[in-house]
Amino acid sequence: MPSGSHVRPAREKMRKPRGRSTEKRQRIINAAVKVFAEKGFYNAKVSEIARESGVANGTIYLYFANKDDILISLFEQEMKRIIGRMKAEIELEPDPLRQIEKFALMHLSLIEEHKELAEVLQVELRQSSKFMKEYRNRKFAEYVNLISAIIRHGQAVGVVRADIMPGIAKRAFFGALDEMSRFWVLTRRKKYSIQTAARQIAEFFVHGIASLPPGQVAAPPR
Amino acid sequence: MPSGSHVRPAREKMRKPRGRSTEKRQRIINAAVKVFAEKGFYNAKVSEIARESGVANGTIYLYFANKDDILISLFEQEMKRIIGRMKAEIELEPDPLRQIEKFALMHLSLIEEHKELAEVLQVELRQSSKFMKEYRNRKFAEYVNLISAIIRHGQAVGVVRADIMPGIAKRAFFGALDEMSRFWVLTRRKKYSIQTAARQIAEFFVHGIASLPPGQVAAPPR
Amino acid sequence: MPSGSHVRPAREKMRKPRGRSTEKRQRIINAAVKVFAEKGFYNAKVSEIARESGVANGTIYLYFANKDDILISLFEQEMKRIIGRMKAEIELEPDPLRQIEKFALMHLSLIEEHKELAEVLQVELRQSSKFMKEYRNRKFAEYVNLISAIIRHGQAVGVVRADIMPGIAKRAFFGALDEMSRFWVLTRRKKYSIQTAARQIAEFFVHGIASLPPGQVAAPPR
Amino acid sequence: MPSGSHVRPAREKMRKPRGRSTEKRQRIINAAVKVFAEKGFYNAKVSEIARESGVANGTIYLYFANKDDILISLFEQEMKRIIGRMKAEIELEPDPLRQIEKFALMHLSLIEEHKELAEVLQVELRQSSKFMKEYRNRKFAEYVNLISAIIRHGQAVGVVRADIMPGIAKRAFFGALDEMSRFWVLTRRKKYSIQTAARQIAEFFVHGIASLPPGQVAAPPR
DNA sequence: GATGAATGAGTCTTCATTCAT
DNA sequence: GATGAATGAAGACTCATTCAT
Repeated sequence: MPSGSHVRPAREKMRKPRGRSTEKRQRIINAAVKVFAEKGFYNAKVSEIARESGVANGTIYLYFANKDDILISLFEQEMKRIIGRMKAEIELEPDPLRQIEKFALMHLSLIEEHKELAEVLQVELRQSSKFMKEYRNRKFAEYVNLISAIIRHGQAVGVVRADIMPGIAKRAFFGALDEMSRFWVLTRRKKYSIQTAARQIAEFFVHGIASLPPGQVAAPPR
Repeated sequence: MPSGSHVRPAREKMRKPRGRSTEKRQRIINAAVKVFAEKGFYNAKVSEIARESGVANGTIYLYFANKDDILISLFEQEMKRIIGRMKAEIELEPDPLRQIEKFALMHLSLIEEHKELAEVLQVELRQSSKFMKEYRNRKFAEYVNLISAIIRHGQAVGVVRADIMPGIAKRAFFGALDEMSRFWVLTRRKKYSIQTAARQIAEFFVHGIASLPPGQVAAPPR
Repeated sequence: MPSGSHVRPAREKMRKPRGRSTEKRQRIINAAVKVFAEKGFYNAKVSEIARESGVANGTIYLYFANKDDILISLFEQEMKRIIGRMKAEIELEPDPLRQIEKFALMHLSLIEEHKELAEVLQVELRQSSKFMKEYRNRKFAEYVNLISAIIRHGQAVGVVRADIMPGIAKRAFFGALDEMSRFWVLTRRKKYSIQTAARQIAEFFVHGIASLPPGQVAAPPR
Repeated sequence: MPSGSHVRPAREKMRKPRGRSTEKRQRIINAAVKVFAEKGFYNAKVSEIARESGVANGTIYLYFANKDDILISLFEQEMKRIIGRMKAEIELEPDPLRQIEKFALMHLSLIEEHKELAEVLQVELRQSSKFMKEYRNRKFAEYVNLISAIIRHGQAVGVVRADIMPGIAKRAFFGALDEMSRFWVLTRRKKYSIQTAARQIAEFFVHGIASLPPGQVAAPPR
């Protein structure tokens, strides 16, 4: 796991607080996002998160089992929120190919709106700890599978080519968006808007997987 | 991050060895790839790299200024090698759209052949040090720009749509491959070959950017 | 030097503890005096100071920025105390020539009473760091200037020859005492008491600078 | 002893070189004086002395048993030279009180002429290692005893008061000169010449110990 | 629940010294 | 004799975590 020690600290040790303490817990998570984004997980000090959230060092350990747990909890909570929003938005749109575009727009918008969180999700979670990697996979899978669900649905209704492998396509599409996000997070000046980027990426992809000739899909009457 | 400050570590301190020492330097780099891949940069101990490469702890510091420098040097050296190979391969193929496919195949093959190195390049270099991030960008840019060069060439000869923005397209394509690589590196059992993955991804992408109707390009007479 | 660079170590890093912690800080200083005296600054280990003061290694860094800072703080604090005592004692004695004798007696008595501290002040602070040297000068200056103040006063009231240069005389006198201290600290068996030494040195010096024939001053009716 | 290790390396290991190698040995000593003066003994690196003297690291160990031995040898050799010169000069002057003045002038002149050496002798040799301290004492004793010899001679011929204790007086005088030297070595701008300083110090001292009324001695017909 | 002073395990790096050439 | 690449012991310092208050 990330933190240097060799023994995974007992997770059960952590008391599960409730009530108004939830607010303090959130303050710590927010601070952690900020500090992790700025310094990176390994160079972030727990004491800095404490200072940033206005609590004492020890208090953090009332809400989280250890430093790793802060990252994991943060990830879990924010991903749940994101997945929820994404699902809701997508369901509003019946056309699978339009859903793809929606996904791209939403994804990049979320990045744009929550730069620090994006940076943490992008960068810090890609650490090598086997534990982290596997953990990330499970949670990310849920998110990325939103894409393959769309694709399968598209195949069912005939707008996506049957020979497309959803498992590959989902990764390709997510990867394209993800790389764009990274660029977006790390670069100051850009030559185009995030909407343009989202639309172009969606367009490539839709062209790439659609059953119909591209013209009919890629240039929607907008 | 690699090291706490934003200042480039004093590299001059390092004696520049030559002659047969190059072999020792390489042994250290190889060991570092292995150890970083297994433990992650932050959890890797210099002493472990030393043991793995069969030299004394101190010897490492005859070849590298510090732990960071091992990672940076490793990155620099291996990327140079990869970029070189990639360029050479691509030049053998005149057709831009075929070059795209070639790129995908090569990229994933390299990943497959050098799993540990791939893991380090994939995961460890994405850590947060501002320095690292920028550094990575500069070097990665060179690699990713191989893609935009192909696209521009494709536009020049008319096989790629003129409205495609190469800056976006290169990232989308690289991101797709990169995400697939990550999956490839981190997952044990896969349902398809890396060639299949490469071909599908290239196909999506080529479909997405090509001027011609997909059929003529996406199903090459193979 | 204390530590390699010429830059003052980041002192802000250190939390400023108060309350009962002052007692712990003092314990560390006392332990440091003992350990530095025994081993010398460079051969003293921080962990030994920690053991000697009954705190954990890390605790030392709650009170001092680094090893250097222990020495500096120790010096600063103890010199302040010594200068205060010396000033107070001297003011009780109106006659400048008697003040000289008093100074000698006090100086050597302090050495005798605080051998370990004396050794640290004598020996360890004379190490070569430019920083240390300059630092030492500033603080020592205050102490040595007590002597030149006496001399100037003596010149003003006519008991010290006007052609005496206080800047030279103060150093000569201090140097004489200092060398005697060194001898005192380093040697086991001595042939005379420290009072005898102090009186003889004061006598030489008073003879050397007094306006009056030596007999009247050097053999006070004691 | 100074260097960190705990075991005194066997001194016999060192081959005693002769012939033209003496010149190389001297080059190393000269370089050591320079480097020790600049960095201090503990912060001086053997490799730097090697570089400065234009030999390989290992070569130093053909001439000296270890780092300590460089300092000791340097000290021994230079002190021998100084003591020799001092003796010769003093013997030219028959009057003991004039010898005192001569000593002061010579001492400070030597300091002035060999600043770096003086700094090493002044500062670096005052380190706490018991070994060093004792060593220094033996060698310094010889030097400082030149002073007590003069005093005893002066007492024998009646120009120095019989109640003066040579053991105290020698230290007082040496200490006075030594402190002045330190000041001289460490300070950039001075308000008086080293000759003035030497003469004043000698004058104080001669006044202080002489049997005759000061006027006759302190103002020699010069 | 909250605090923050205290803890001490853990690791990078330095550099005197060696020894194969 | 001379070299300088290699060694590896040693120690200052950090910081996640604990626990007495």
